[in-house]
Amino acid sequence: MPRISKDPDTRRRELIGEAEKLFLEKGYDETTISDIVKATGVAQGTFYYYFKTKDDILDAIAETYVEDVRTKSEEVAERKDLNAVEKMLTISSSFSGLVKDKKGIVVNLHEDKNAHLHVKIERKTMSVLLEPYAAIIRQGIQEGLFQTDYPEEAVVSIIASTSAILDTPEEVAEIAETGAAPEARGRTKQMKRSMAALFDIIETILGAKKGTFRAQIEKLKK
Amino acid sequence: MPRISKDPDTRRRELIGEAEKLFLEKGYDETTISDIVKATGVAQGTFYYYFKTKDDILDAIAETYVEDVRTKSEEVAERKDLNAVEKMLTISSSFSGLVKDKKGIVVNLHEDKNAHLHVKIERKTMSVLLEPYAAIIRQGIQEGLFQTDYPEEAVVSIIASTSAILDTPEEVAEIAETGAAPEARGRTKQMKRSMAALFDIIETILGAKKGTFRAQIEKLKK
Amino acid sequence: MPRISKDPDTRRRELIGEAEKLFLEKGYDETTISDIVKATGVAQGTFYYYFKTKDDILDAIAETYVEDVRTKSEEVAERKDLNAVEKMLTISSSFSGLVKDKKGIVVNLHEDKNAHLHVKIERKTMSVLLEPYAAIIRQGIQEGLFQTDYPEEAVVSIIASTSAILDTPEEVAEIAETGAAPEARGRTKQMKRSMAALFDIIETILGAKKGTFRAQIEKLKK
Amino acid sequence: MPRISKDPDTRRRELIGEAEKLFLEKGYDETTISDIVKATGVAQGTFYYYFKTKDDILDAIAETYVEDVRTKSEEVAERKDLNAVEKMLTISSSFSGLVKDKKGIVVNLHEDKNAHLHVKIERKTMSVLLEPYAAIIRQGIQEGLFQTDYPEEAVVSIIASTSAILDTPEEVAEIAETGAAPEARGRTKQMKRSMAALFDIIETILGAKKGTFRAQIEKLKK
DNA sequence: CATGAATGAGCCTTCATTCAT
DNA sequence: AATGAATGAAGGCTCATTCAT
Repeated sequence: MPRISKDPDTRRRELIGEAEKLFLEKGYDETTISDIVKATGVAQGTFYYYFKTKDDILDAIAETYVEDVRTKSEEVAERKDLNAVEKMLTISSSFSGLVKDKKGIVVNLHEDKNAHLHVKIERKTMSVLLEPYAAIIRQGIQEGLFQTDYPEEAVVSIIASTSAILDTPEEVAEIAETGAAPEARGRTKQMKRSMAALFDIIETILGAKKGTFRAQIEKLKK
Repeated sequence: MPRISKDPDTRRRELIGEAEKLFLEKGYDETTISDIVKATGVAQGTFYYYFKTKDDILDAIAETYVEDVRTKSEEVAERKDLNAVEKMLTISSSFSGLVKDKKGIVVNLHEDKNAHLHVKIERKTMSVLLEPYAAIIRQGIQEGLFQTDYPEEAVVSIIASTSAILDTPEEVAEIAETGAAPEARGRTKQMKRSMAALFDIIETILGAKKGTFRAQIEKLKK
Repeated sequence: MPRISKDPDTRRRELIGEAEKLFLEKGYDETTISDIVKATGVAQGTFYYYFKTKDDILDAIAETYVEDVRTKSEEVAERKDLNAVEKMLTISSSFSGLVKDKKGIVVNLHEDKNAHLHVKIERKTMSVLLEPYAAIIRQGIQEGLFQTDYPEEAVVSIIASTSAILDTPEEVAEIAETGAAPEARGRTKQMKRSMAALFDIIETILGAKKGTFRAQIEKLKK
Repeated sequence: MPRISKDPDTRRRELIGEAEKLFLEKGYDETTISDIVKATGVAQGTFYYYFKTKDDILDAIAETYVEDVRTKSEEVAERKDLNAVEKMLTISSSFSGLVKDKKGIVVNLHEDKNAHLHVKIERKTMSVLLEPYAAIIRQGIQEGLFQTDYPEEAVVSIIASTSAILDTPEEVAEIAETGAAPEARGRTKQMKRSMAALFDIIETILGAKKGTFRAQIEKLKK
């Protein structure tokens, strides 16, 4: 086989990219180093030139996710032209794009097989988002938009709630639907209801006026 | 080795019990079937007489957790002598006991090695708690204690927030602390702050009057 | 479970019957004792009341096949009203029925997975058929129909040839076809050609006049 | 253990060689991968670097047999200096050497334990021999030595008969002997009789003059 | 930087067989 | 005659990791 040398950084990224794809497709345990090197087109040993262990590359992947999140959220947090509500919406909209578009893979971190990656990302994300987000909330308080004594915990609560409400597996969703008003039933309606509920809860947690976020969203759409 | 026959149900429970201990101590991947059967004092093959695969027993364990949760929460939900706030506190206090005391193991489902078990339990728990909890919230609304348009989502949000705030890994806690008032620093103080924050957030989500839960807790202590 | 006692012979036959089915379907190695007892509806231990080992029941099955063969062939060999050619045809026609109808299963002893059973049956069959068949050939010689110095070996050769030519796996058949006259091509034609060839060869081995068997077959059809 | 890298082809052949020996000695089922790697002096994993499964190496072994057979028979078939009878004898003599001398092992493919290997080889061999052998027979027909309408089936019949007559298990041989002339009894005599019978049958099948083969053998011995 | 053959510990799993009831 | 829980040896196979080239 011809020996193809590449810029180390490129190689590294290639490996991370393939590994990420595989981990998401088949799960961490089910993916072998052999799978990764085959997909990347390098020899077995090459992997170990770039990563010390299999777990190492998982960390690296989580890192790339988190890096994106960090960059985007800090960027937004520092802007002077947005109020707190605008900042929060800007950040969250960039996230939903982030996770779904990642290499065209329909990421389902919530499947059992992705527990490993999921947990790792979730934790890192939380630690990265906490500071900029809390800063935004404090900004909101000063702007008179929010009202809470616990900005940090509010962040934790909001992120956890968002993740939990949006990623609710089907069966749970169905139970929730049972208790819902008849006019809100059905798959799409359920989604809408979830979003409405989520915004309501976020507003509540932040002590914001009802409809603050929704109103802002409408504005953004224009 | 002498052959000791037992009631299948007993044997099964023995295996589940030992497996649970080991999974929590060493993690799922690190625990071998051999570990489990040795701890239980049966032959290797006996395991496979009761469970089809290693994953099977994980499900069985998660099931037992969830069964406890279901039983306790439904029990409480049906009581006529408690108001909504009392019910919520009763349930949550029985949980903290449940998880921590489980066979004297300091459960740390949040360690990486327990990702598997963690995810499985979390999901099942959510689906089991949703209904009784939502019923309690509706009761609270009727009693004039709570106020929310989305009882189900409030449940999801509260459970997720509780889990996220209380189980915050150390590094995140430290960052949160940095932003905290100086008088709230330090390990124990941090804990107190977290609890205070959590109750505040829950009250907010439920639209309850500030201090509702704290007041109730003081009452219960007497 | 209710304990159902049965006539030992019946039970035994039930076990043999189910085992035979399973061995032919899935192969000897792939069939477990557990499969057999489940199919028969008895407990694991019951198997060992009737058979000492797994191999034991294989012998028992082969025995039943061979018993049928022996009975039929001896019966025919002793008849006074048939000449040698008629006897041979009568026996072989009863065989083709035997193997194919066995419990409605399309027996394919020639699949890899049946190597075990196949070999066992083939050997037993040969030893059982040798004597009566050789006797028939000697009768044929006296009747002036056949001519050979080696009746026993002729039997062996005929049985082996029959088995080989008729059970020729597809790929071999195709190659043979390539060399065949164009008018004999195609699946059905191939079969006809094979039969014609087989009879020709048998006649040759036995030193019979060309067409002896075919003529007899035509007669039997009436 | 010191790590010894070898040319993959060499390694592969080593493994095949040892596996073959062991399969023939102890049978397929009784031979473990562990046996094979120990005999070859490599690690357990190395086996799986070269073969996907245990069955895989069996195929590989059968392949080597058949390769030898193919090579030899095609070689002979193409020679211009031999007539059909000489070619057939040359091929068959090279076979008997082939099978028996294979690494000094007394091959007994006919033992139960070798059913697997036996069946696999037999089938492959048949498909490989059919063409060159049939060609030789056609040559014989043109040379006026043979006479048959079914050269392909004659090949099948001859190979099957040869295998069946020569490999006749003892008990069958004894029965055959009973019917034999008194002067042909005893182990060695039995062998001679079998050979004589076989040649007689082959000559018959091919429509050759009696003694054609025997005469040729005598010539070759000089 | 890269190769890829080699390692080897160890795992999950199977299943024929036993035996107390 | 029958049950079925229990046994335990053994085996195939995986795969992260290493290392000589």
